[in-house]
Amino acid sequence: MEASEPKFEDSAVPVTSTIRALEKEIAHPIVYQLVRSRLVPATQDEIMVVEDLLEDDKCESKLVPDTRQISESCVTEGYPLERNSFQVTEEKSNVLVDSVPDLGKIDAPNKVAVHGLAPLSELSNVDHSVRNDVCSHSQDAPNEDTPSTSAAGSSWKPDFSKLEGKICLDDLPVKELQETFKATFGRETSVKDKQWLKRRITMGLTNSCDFSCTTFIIRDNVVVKKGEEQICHREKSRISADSEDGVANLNSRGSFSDHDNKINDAADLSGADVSSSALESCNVTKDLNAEQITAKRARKPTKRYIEELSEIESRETSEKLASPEKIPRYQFACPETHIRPTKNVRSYARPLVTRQDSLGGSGVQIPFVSRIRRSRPRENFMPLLKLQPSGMDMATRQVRSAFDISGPQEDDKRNNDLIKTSSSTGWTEQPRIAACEKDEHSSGMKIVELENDVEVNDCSEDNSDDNVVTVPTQKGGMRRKHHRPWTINEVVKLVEGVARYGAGKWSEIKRLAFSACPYRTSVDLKDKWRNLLKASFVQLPAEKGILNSRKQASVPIPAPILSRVRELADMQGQIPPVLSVCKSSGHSSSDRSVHEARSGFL
DNA sequence: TTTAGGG
DNA sequence: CCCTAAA
Repeated sequence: MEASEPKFEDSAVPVTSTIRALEKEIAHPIVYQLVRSRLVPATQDEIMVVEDLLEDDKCESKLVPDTRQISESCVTEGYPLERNSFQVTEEKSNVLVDSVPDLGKIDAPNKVAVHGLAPLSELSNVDHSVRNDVCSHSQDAPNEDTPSTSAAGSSWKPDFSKLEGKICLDDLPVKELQETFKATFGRETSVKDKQWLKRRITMGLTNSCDFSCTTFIIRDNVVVKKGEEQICHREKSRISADSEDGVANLNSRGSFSDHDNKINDAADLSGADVSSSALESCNVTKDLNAEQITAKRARKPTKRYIEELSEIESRETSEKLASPEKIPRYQFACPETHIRPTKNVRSYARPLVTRQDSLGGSGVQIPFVSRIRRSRPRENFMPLLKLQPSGMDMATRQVRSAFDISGPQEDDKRNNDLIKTSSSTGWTEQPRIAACEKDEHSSGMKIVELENDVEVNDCSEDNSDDNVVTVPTQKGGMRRKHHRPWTINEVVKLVEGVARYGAGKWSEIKRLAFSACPYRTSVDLKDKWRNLLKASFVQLPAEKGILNSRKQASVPIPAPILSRVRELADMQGQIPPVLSVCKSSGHSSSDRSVHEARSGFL
């Protein structure tokens, strides 16, 4: 034990400049005091720094398996810590060491425990008065934990009233855990993972000054009351007195902030929020992967993971914001949680809009993730149409479309026109296809007319979707972020390509017909064909209604094309199983007539 | 690398 | 669209 103490000094973890700055800024020794600060999306670099930090620290933690040492070291320094009261078991130590202690140790020598990481660089935004307040409080009256609340007005407090008696986190159902989570962090969580919840709660409590004021201790995921000691009267009384309202209120707050905005303003963030959030951001990676493997830290799926989570969150958020106009922001109307309005509701909460993410509903601050719209921003057709005329007026274009079959670059635009503005130019393409088809039917020949197009036309889509087509992936690969809607033109090219080179020769088709379309890989072609095939056979029976039918959300593929697709499929023996089964159910070799008859039946 | 097929 | 097995 004693020997380990020097370690803190010796093995001082590589501290980032930001941390140094922090230390400098916060001269007062505070241990595990909650620092309110503003969280801002961290840059990738910052994240990396943190990760490395943790990583390094991790190694160190092995040298200091028992977190008690931290406390002791601190005590030795002459700063009694509330945390001393913690009876941390070896198992628990994992958790602790895994998270807060990492930071705690870093700062231990200075008796400054930082809860947040993200805020590091932004600490300048911390309300100094508040901080000082905090310091003084913690020095003479550690129990008095009213750091942020006062000034900020955000007065969330852990509702430990819920911890009366003992609680065995292991036994609690998810639901209960979520409740506990709520009580602990003052906000809702939608996380279902028990491990995660338990861990989070444990950490939350363990690191909470408030909790330390209580007589509870945590042992093996069990919160137990330990003897009678003086409690944080103020807190206790306040909470117990207005426990319910408090919770409700808090919930509303939590939900609010989680959904609408991850409060930008520091003043609105309760210390707990910050701490947990910060912690979260630190442990995000670890928590997820290896819940059990606490010892081993999987330093992985950060970006991707975060990204995915963000998406989920994003979804949730957007859902909740479904009717933003209807629900004034300041009404803590949360669809999913029945929050009864209370007198405590702060009506002055400002409607803040930030892009701060919350992780898994726990209100975690997510480093940074470019949240690009999944769905395309509505194409650029319109602007394109709007702009085009300048160079070539509609009339001209129409004429061209109509007559110049192989209009070099116009094909796509024509198609777009056709799609978007079902007006003027609309008919141009249709007839062509139809004609083509007819031609084919009668002569049994393949496309002749469109041949040029297929070869010549390029995918002038480029300009319609230059929008970050691909995004780097962890795996190093590039994955297409947005779906690139297939234009009629492309479909036609694909169909023609299949007709000419045969289905399966995606590579060929790609090279010959889609050389101008860098996106559209052979796989894409294949996929598209697969879809076309499906669509064609699905819609074939009702082919008539396709064109006439009500407009579909997604640009419907002209019946003629589907028709053709089916035909090609038929010719190339690509008849969908379902149909082929029925078709061939009768005879092994059914002739044309039979086939037609049967298909007609179907 | 290209295909084919599942997710 | 992504991923991957198989060719």
